[in-house]
Amino acid sequence: MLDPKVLRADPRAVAENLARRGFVFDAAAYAELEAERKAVQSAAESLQAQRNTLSRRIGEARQQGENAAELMAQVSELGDQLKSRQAALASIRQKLDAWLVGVPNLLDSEVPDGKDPKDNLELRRWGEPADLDFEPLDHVQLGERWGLIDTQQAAAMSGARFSVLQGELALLHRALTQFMLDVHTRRHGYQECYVPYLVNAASLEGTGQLPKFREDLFALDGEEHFLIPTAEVPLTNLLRDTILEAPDLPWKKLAHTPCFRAEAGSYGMDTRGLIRQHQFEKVELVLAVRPEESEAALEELTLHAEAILKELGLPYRVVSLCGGDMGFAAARTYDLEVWLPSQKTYREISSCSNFRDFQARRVKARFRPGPGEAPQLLHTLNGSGLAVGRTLVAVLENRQCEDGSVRIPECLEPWMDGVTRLGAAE
RNA sequence: GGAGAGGUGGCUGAGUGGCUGAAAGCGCUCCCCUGCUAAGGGAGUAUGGGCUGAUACCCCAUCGAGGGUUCGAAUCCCUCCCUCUCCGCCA
Repeated sequence: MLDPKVLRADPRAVAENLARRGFVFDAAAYAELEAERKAVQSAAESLQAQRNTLSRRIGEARQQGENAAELMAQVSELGDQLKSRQAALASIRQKLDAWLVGVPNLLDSEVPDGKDPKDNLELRRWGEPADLDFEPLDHVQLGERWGLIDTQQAAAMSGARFSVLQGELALLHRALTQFMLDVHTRRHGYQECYVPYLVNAASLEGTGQLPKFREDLFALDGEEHFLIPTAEVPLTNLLRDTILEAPDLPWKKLAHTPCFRAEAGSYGMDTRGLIRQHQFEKVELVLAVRPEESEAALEELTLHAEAILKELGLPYRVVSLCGGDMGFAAARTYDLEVWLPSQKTYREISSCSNFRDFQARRVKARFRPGPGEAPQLLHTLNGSGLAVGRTLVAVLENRQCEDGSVRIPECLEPWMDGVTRLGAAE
């Protein structure tokens, strides 16, 4: 949620900023509604103040045994006026709130202009795509070659966009997860959390998935609960209504969870393989920092995610998302894109964002700068470190050999039970 | 799922209709005293909103949430949520 004070102070600047992401903000209409709110609120509050004083006097008069009938008559008159003002105020408030929760975050000034992914700005590349002297297979072909991936059975039991992994492939999937968890907890200082996979609507509002992106979610028992689309939701909601003390910062948490996405509106996109599934695993990093530290924290967070790709020896690039491609709650986002030989292109494998105080305001996540000082909103950030399914795809495709076997990255050795090459047994 | 108890400030915990935004204690901050340590004394210490040049006053709201009764509600009534205890069930 945007700071209402900023909105009031300079609605036109807000409108200009939001226009960069293709969002139309009607500053004039907002200002009008806001002015109305102010007038009605002042009127209502002064009536309340009158009622309070008179009521107090009634109490005093009674205690002294005086007759308070006249005072009571006065307050009764106020009552009706008050009720109508309060009702008016409530309805304006509701309108304003409904509006406000639908307004995306302001973009950082560094966010590149642009409408779609083509306009994203490449910041850097790491690693060289292998120069293969054979035609690479894609990950589905590789998996099927060894009988370790089964999309038919998955489709039969669940439908499209699900998959079954078996044997060494399932082991590799688990090894990747363990590897990521260990690197981030031991080397990067995140605390691991086990969190609910079902959350309520309020939690999703806190992080910005609701109310606008309902169609991307899976709902259960009549919208009482939703399957989490990312661990960002439960992790960020750990901060709800809390005030962290200065020594608790930076606050760094991590969780490995399944993620569930309805993928509405992606018909026909990435229908093959593991790239776009209704269910996938992800190791998610979330941090909360002092406002002045969030820019640096985004750089660091991105490096944490990059570290995984480097260790796995997967070529990638970092892009800064342009205004039109940015998510609803983010002020700035860096995507990590890994090289996929079969597609001869870089594909998103991680997304690292600075939300500034946008989420913090919604979940009331604050910190106390010093003892006795007033609490301030935190800045929150999160990034995938990484999406496990897509990492699996990248490992398969980038480390394949001509015979279709796949060299397992050395860093995964502790979890691979002696398997160094997928398909070597044949 | 059944029965019961309960949800008050950073914490513990008073408070059954009016001067209680909330006693007391703890914690925390500042000051004083004490030649160290320990102890002692004093003051302060919720959040959001309105107003404002103001993080000063003043005003409004908030004692799990939402409704209601009343001139007036932390206190009474209704609905919901959550927590705890016992029983049942269960990985």
